[in-house]
Amino acid sequence: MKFQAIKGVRDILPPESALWNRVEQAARDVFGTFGFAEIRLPIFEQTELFVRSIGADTDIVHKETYTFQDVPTEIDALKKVMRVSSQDFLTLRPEATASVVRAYIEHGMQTLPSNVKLYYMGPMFRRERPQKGRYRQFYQIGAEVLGTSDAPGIDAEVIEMLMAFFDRVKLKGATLYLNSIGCKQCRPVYVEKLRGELQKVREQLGPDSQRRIETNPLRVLDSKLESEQAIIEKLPRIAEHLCAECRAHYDDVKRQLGLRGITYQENWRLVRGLDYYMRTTFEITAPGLGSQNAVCGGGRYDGLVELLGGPATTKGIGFAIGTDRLVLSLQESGACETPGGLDVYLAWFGVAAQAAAIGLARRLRDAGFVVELPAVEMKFGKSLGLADRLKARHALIMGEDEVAAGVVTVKHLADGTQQKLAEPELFSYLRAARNG
RNA sequence: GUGAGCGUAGCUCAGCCGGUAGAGCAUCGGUCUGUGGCACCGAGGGUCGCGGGUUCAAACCCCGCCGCUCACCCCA
Repeated sequence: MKFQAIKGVRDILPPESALWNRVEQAARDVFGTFGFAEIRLPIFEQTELFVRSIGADTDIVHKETYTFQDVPTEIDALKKVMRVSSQDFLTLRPEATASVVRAYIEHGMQTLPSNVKLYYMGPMFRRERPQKGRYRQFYQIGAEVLGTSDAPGIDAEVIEMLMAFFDRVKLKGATLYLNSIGCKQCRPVYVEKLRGELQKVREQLGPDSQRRIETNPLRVLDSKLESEQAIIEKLPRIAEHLCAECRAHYDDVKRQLGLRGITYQENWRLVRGLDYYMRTTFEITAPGLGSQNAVCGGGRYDGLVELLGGPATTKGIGFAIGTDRLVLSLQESGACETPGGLDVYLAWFGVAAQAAAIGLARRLRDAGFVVELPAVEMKFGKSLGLADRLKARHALIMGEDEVAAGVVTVKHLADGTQQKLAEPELFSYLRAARNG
């Protein structure tokens, strides 16, 4: 029996893991400067939370969640025969917005001053067929703003923060797409009009789009089928059907993006797949990702807090970055430098030198240097050979001669030069080398 | 769930028209007992994805299954 990782999940190995850490640290740094604080969330929730928020008819909830009964013992299994409540079902989170909103309500955060700004990062789970940039356990970095205000300035600042983050991690070729999909007053009117128009051209559409006429007409708009493109271009557009409030909100979001110098592309065909979105929606794509080229999706969800039992006056907006895809794009652009590696390899020879080397290694590590200390004695040539293959910058040589003289030999491995130094000089030499 | 392509050493792959498995890189050891990269020599490592069939004989041909990859659906 040979074990392997289950379908759609994977190990993130060094040196790639270093890039992940850099990306996540950049998010903490940038989001922090915008006044966001981290919320750490559970990885599973009551199934009902996701059904209510994301929508029972969406594919995500309908067939892509990992859902299981919370019955750890046989006694519980017997009980379930008599009573199965919806609370007995748990689901591995397919996204985190629902959890953030649940936590917001549960902890009464509406009493906190102003709007609450939170960010999170971690794994999500959807049981889909894996492909490039899509995994069953995938990672998201996201942020949410929850509170009584739905000012367009919030939308614009959230997007500004997002672009600042992508700038920080040096993502190349990011494109921001923007749209407004209206509110629960004006969107249904538009959807019905769209459905009516789609019925007229039904025969010209593929089977997937024909099915969507009933299930979700908006999704026809982002069909990738070449044969449908001309038809879709002639369909009615939501921008022409927004109510006055949504129209004004959308216009002001665009104005405020302009104030922040953010370039974007309006895309009337940009619709979000989750039920809770309304008004502002946006998506960011990046190159090098194959077919799944969105690294971030987000939007406004003003009704969600109320839907989940919170105050009706609470509004919300947020986004989620697909970390796997972001890292993939960074790798494809070749922008990821390999991490530093060893500062020193401490080659020791003889019992007395080992004792001295152990002490020196401790003091070097305390000073922040990356030190490799061989666990067993090796031949001279072997030891230096290992130093070379581990890509150490310096080899420190400690043998009988050095111990007797109270020095260490420092060898710069790139050019082969070496010198004998006492410990204080050694430290200043290494510090200078590290900063140079 | 649907479709296509691919499964041979840790990695990348060769293996012709069927004759019981190879290279490069990597790993370990040696040449080399106070000086690495180089070179040379050697070693370990394989149920040829799994199962069945055809055949005197299957990595190769046929069937089934499993896995991986990419795409569709959907989404980050």
